[in-house]
Amino acid sequence: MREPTFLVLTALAGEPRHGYAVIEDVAAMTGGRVRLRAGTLYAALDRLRSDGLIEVDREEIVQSRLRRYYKLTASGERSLAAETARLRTQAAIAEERLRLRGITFGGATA
Amino acid sequence: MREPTFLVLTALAGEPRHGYAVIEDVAAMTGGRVRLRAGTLYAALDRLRSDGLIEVDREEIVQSRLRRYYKLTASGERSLAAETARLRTQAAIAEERLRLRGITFGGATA
DNA sequence: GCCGTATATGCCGACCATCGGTATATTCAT
DNA sequence: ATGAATATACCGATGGTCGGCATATACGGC
Repeated sequence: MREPTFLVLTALAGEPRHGYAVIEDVAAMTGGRVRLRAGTLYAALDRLRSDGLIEVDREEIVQSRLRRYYKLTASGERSLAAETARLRTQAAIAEERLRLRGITFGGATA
Repeated sequence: MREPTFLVLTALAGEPRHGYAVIEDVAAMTGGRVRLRAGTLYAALDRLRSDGLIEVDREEIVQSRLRRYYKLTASGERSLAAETARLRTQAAIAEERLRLRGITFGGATA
């Protein structure tokens, strides 16, 4: 799973969100580092939906604009949990090796 | 940075390794989940070298076979440290959100 | 009244890291 | 002698992401 995909799932793990809200949440989560392009986002949303990791929660019309809300499925929740565990483990291994080289880890920024 | 690239850097963070040893270390690190293909590895090695993140440490001939050892540069060390911090932070955010949904994290496997 | 920005979804072509297969060559086990 | 392991390297295909564009409404500043 690539980073943008992981971030989209993480955004939806918080609460059901519509596309634009996902872009904003991802930007907030990463301190502005990752600004998802519309192309990336909607392609990812379509792909995740056809893979059964997310599904449409509801649709709303706000100020005559459509808002399509997505939410994680049980399968998506499991995938995100597995991916998160993987990330943690890999980070821990790299961190340990860097520590042996004399690199110290303080606060981490996204 | 994609996962295979991160794993290659992590492998070299342990000690200078030649290509085949990187493949083995990555497989060991991930519990056999990631088995780097030759194409992926040598392309990554070339790319990381031209980006200045790794460099050739030494070359040896063992049983009439060439072994080209690579090692991290100072720049590669910094990149890996930054990437590791990023992974940690993102994993922590996802974990917290999953926890709020009632998902508990026990031991993590790579 | 007009322009730029923000909100909101969506399509499309290009890029490039990775994948999977192939080639080459030696050593070791069956 | 056949296959697996060791070891490096090239090549075409795949596919997720990037960047740009289109469409449409609302809001703030000038």
